[in-house]
Amino acid sequence: MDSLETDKMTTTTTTSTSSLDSVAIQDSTIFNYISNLSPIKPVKAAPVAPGFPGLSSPPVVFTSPRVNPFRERSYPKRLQYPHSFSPEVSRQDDRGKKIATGSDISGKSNTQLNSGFIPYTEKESDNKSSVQDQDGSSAGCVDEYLTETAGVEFADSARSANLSSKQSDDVPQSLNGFNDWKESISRHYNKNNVRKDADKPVGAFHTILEQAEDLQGKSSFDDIKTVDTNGKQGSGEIPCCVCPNFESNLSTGHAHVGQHCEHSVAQLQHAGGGCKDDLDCTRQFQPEILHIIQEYEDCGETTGTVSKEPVENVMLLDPKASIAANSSTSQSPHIVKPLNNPALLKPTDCQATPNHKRKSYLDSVEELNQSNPKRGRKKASGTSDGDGDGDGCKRCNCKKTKCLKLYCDCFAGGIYCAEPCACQECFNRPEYEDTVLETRQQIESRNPLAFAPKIVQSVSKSPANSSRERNCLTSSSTKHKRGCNCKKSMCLKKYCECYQANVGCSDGCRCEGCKNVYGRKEEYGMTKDVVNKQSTDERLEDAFDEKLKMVASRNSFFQIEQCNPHNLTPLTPSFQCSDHRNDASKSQFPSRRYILSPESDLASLPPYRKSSESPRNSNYHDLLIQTRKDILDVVSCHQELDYDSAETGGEFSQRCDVLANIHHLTSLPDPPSMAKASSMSSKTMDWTNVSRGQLCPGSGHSSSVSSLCWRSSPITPMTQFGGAKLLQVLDSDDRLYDILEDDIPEILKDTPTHFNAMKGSSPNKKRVSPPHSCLHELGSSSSASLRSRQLILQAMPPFPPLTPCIDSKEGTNHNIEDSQDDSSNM
DNA sequence: GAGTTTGAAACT
DNA sequence: CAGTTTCAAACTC
Repeated sequence: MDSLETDKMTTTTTTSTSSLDSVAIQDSTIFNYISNLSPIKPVKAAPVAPGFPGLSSPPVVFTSPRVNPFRERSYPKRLQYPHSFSPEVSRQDDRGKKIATGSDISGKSNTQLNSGFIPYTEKESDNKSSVQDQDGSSAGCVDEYLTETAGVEFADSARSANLSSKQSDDVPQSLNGFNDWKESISRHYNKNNVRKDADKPVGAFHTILEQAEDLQGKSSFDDIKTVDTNGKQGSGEIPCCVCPNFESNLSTGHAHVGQHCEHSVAQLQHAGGGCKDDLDCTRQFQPEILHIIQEYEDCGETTGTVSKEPVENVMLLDPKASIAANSSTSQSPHIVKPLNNPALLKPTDCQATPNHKRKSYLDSVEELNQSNPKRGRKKASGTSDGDGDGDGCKRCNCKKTKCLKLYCDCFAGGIYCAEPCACQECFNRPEYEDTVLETRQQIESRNPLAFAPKIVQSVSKSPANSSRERNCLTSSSTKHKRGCNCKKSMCLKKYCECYQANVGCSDGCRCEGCKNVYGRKEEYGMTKDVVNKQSTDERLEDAFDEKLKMVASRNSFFQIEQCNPHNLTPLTPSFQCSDHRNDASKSQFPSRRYILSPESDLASLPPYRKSSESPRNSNYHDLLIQTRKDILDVVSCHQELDYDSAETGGEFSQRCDVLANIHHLTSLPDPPSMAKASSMSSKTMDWTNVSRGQLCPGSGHSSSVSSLCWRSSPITPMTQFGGAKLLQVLDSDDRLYDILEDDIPEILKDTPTHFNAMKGSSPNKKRVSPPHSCLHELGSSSSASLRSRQLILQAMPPFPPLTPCIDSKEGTNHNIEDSQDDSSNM
């Protein structure tokens, strides 16, 4: 382990170029911890789902960075890490080991982080090479991808990790329970070690624990434990079943610290479920651990409240998660758990079986990426989770491709076919590892990104103009990397990869008659155009007006669609969850979303509602409601406008806009009378303030973004923003309330002007400069966009979101700045 | 469960 | 790069 650690460390240090700043991060205990963790995941290897041996662990598989949240939904989030999955790489490793701890990978900070989690390659590497570099394995592919999305994330995550760790220092909480927890885990593994490999994983796990111990001083796991959803404290055993959960958690969790903490804990405690795959569990567990640690730290910072709250209160921020969860989510719209993991809902499903493997495999990619729609299909298709196997993962049914082509979801997902598969003449099996690897290489040689997640979280590219967008860090938008080519399904069926991934169509799509509920291509384009035109406020206003008109003309459904599905769905959980999976098309339009009037939305919004309930004041609640309505209207417009503003970050911008609008709205109860804003009631002011604080990263509160996320895209994990605070807000109404109280003051302090500017700018609800103003305030830095990216990245499930909460504290600012620097490098 | 539809992947 | 074919999932009945 030591050697591994050192290797990782060295790699990490050397790798990140931009990382000079990251050096500190690397030094951070968290970073080290992460690096060490990587070995564990690899462990996962195998039991159930045979990953490609060479590629072995799912993580490996996904050399390419997958973002796809959906597919991954069921799968462990780890996969999402931009690792290179390519078997090639693994082989290339001198160390022989597929693994990859990643630390070295391309020297990118990202990879570093990822590596930690991903790499584990089973076979040979298992014991030995835990550390390996992923080299550039997928680097080429990844690079591109990273550039676009992930790259920053990891770097950010690393930073965040540092920050978080630092912050953790601040946190008073102690890890007293950590030892117990650790012990329990160890016991679990010892007990359950069924596998040969178990030793390795266990060892890795121990290492992690050891490292984690180092962190104890900084944060406490104990609290985390206690967090258990059920209120139980974990036996300490690591639930095999948890794995799937982890995925979900990861995907969603990052963003939602609160959630995450709870979740992770719960999962950990979950114990048992009889997972056969200890390794898998460990793998999944690692990330979780990291998350937990970070989140926990974050939570501690933000407030202990998060952990305490029941998971159910938490809302899904991560769209992917939501997607994954959809099936489950339907049950409880606002509840995170269900959303996150179907598996959670159905523990039995999680079994070690192949599905299980798959999940882990895909997960990595996933959450963020929702990954390949295709891959997602399987899962999606079934009852979400419970597909035939009960894993929730569907199996392939290939008959002619021998499961060696991308037609095969299993293969495409980087996992071996399993029993559940009905494939014929399948070569996608451990026995044919060589063949699989070769095939993979061939495919990758043709298309380096072939195994990369198809769905990418794009951050707003927005040029300087959209400083606001940049600042808005808040949301990232997810889109299909290639775009769909639908001609008959109107992007309303799962034939459409975009739709399948719960992402809107973008410019990259060549679809015809797009009616993607998550975002129409046309709209996307329109939005872009509009944005471009926005050179002047007038223009913006005009466009906005048009949008409003258009929206008005549209039926309520449509409006809601746009707002909710993609980006806005504030209420998200319910919406997103909505049955999208099962019948996305159906559920979406139907009653819930579309029918919902803004008001209904309001109702759906837990936070708000509760807020009303909250002690503060009913008036406040009312204001919120009104605001929400207005916001909804505005949002729809904004979405359109912003939607495209940034390729990658279109949604981002949207959210930003939304935020701006929100501010607006909040500030001005009456949208129409935005001008009246000045007359805002103190209550509204509070709300506004809150939103501000949350919204404005620049303010030093990453959380600010989260608030936006909240409403916005299910897709992106709000986590980005960070904030535990946000989470809290989202999660429980009460919390929201709390947050407001707690956070507002600081936020206000930090970001006073924003809203004001907005107000002035947009008298008619039209979003004008508000966003910009926000941006300015938020990030004076030009790197606002970068920031947004970082935030987004952080939010990404794959990596434990170290940042968000951190931001809340001063550290955030630093993070942001650092991120900016990094981004600049990028 | 069989057959059809669909669009991505693969091929030319 | 475009057009065609192949393929397996998604969908329908």
